[in-house]
Amino acid sequence: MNSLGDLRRSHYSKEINPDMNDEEILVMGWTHEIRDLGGIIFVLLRDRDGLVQITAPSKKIETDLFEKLRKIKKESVIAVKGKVQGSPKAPGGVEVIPSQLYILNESKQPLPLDPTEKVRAEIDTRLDSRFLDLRKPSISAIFKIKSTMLHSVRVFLEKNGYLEINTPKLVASATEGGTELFPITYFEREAFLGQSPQLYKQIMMSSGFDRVYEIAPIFRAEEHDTLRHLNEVISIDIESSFMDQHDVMDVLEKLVIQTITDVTENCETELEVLGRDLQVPETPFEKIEYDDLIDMVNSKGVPIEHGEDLSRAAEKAMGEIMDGYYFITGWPTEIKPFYVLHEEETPEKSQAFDLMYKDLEISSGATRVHQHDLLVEKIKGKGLNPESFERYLAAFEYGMPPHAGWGLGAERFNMTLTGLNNIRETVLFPRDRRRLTP
RNA sequence: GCCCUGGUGGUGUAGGGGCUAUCAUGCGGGCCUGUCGAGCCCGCGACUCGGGUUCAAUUCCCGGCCAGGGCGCCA
Repeated sequence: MNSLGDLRRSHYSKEINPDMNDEEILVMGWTHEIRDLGGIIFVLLRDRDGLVQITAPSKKIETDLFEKLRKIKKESVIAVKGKVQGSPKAPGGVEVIPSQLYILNESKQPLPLDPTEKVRAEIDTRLDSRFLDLRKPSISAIFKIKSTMLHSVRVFLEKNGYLEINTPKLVASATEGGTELFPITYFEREAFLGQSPQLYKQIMMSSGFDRVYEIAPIFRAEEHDTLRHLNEVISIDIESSFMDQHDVMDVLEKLVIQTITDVTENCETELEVLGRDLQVPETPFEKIEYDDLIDMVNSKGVPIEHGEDLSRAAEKAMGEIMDGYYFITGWPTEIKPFYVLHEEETPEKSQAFDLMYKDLEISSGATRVHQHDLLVEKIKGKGLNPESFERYLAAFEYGMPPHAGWGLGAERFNMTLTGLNNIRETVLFPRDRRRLTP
């Protein structure tokens, strides 16, 4: 069939129930499985929300239709018109007796992987044929949860006075330091893909927007090859004026709780498909001082010295000690970026924090430096050139309020909700060291 | 980038210096009126690439590419 014509879906699979007995309906979707028993054919039609059984007893339907049904290829797109029949023998207690079958698009055979999941496929195979992989209920569940998660985050932040903003991903400068950037050609100049909206959301504080958030991709050109890193991820970023680290930690904690609550309430089926028993954690989240963390990690037999960032071994040691979400506070100023404010009394200690889930860092944030001269000094202290930050620094010379903020990795947050251990699972089309397609 | 392991039908696997290369799933055909991982019968389909050793390499050795795991890198 080249065109849909008048055909329109009347119901999704999950909307069909035994109370609709004898009702004429039209379902659309993919042929998940066909079981041809000779005198009766069962076709499992799958749509976004699940499966519905099309039952065709030879005696009850026309021969042409019967023959057409037995020849459908798996994963073809079909529309079926028929009558609902409640039946205790049918899965879900309900089935459809077909009167019309429309093959909207036939699928090639054999399939590059098995959407019924009788034979598992490796992630590499799955990502190559991601469109098919995503037809599996256990895979689409991840993205339904991600959708709910992002919606929940937006609703929460809007309710708390945050305005959604968009900042450029094409940036001029590679001078923020730290991570490697992807260079690109910008007409006659070199430019880069943004590693973080950090400097822009701070400029917005000087603009008087008070509270802003952005949910957008960030790019990191690191050659990392782990289950927790990708080269393109979605960052959930906030920045808040007239707040310090404690205030924004509180926002973050409430956001995490609200999101988990929403996911447990709205994604029951998806969590079940994933075998995930998600519980709303108790609050407040434990706060561990960096100084104490050093002792905790050392006590596990993992060497770490004061002033060091956490090695993977150190993170794992913490993962063994801690269960669920917790903050790490009081990081050494030395290992934090220039825009992080230090404690007044003890300048070697910063007002920066990380939010961890077991052994996984999911967010980091801080009270920011809001005084121009101090910021210049800090930039110099990191061996960077203040001249490259001219436009950023200008925002600090004409009334920059004290402010704080954080960035939360959307995929890593999703991993904590779904219980997945490979970040690739949480991105539709992941970008890693080797993969640039599809 | 480093270390370890691996690459066998479309998919997931077993195996292994010479024999028709194992199994499951799938695909094609046939039988079957209640399947729900349907069942039964017949058939189809594979040793990552390059070089080396050898009478003989899918198997052993070296290298490439790719993958899995671990680490590093990741303001």
